[in-house]
Amino acid sequence: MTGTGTGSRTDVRAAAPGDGSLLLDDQLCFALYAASRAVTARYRPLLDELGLTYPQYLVLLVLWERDSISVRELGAALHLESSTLSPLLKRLEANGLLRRERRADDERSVALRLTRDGARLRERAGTVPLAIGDAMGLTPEQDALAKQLLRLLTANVTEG
Amino acid sequence: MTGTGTGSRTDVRAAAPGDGSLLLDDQLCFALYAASRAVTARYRPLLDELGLTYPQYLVLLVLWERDSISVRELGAALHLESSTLSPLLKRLEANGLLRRERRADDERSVALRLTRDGARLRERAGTVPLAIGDAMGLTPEQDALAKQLLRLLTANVTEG
DNA sequence: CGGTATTAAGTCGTGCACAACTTATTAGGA
DNA sequence: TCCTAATAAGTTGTGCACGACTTAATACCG
Repeated sequence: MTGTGTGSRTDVRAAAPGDGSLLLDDQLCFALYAASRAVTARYRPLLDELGLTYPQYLVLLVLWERDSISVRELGAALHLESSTLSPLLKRLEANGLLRRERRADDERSVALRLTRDGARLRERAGTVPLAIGDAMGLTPEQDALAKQLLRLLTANVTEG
Repeated sequence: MTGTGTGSRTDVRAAAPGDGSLLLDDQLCFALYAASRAVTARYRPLLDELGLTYPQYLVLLVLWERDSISVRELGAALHLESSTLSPLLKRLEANGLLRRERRADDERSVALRLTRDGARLRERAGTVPLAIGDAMGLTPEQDALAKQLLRLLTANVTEG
């Protein structure tokens, strides 16, 4: 009786994606939610040294790539609403990392321009992805696979 | 000159996990952050009908599995602090889904017990995982793989 | 037993995140 | 042209999420 007897069939707690399980640990959504918060927590001490929060860091990643974009374009890149970005951008401006100026050709739009300090922060941030990548501890293949699956998931869930 | 000339080597925007790229779309952390919010957004209309937020739904998933646990145990299951859970649990109590009672044998601890309404909500919630699983659109293999990778990532990032 | 350390829960302040709404500006059609 | 739609950004209210701290109760050690 090594199999603990009855129920070896029902002992299957494997997580079929489409089954109706209400067990927390069967849910991909929870694995996702927990992982996202865990990664953000890992960033926190590093970003504290730069005086940034995690969403602020993401904003700067975008602006370091292409400066002088609008709030709308930034929101499209990060999948965030203006109601989230407006106060966040005000804080970044108050901290002297960027300026917000109405565009002359379209007064509805606000252009975001890095200040010298904002641009310079890029160098200090250079070590952050390495440190995080290290902490994540995934192989290049696992990392690529995870990104691929997450993008597929996001695309599927966003449409319809 | 079909290769757009110079730079065909540097055109490799592939995302090595440990490279120092500061490009937003190379970052696993952003894929994770975006996916987590996208999935939560997909849950929202379904949970609205149950009068729940997503974190509240997660709390109920735990309580439907094992009722009468403490705030501490709940926090361990969800990886959440008491400073997050206390107000959330108050709202669930105000909505009549659970009761909080100090344990007689240890007055520091608070036991969470589902009310009849809280227990009954489980039936109405039964269709939620199916609907979400469907919207996610992953094969069983992809789903299992994603969960596996996310759990590995969480474990790696949480330690040390 | 007494006193200190530990633990459990909760409060407070800050910063997202988003829905619903407002304001201002531009676009486009009758 | 006017005038209605659509668009961009921002405001407001609610609910997380977490660090730092507080309060109360239990554990443990000399």
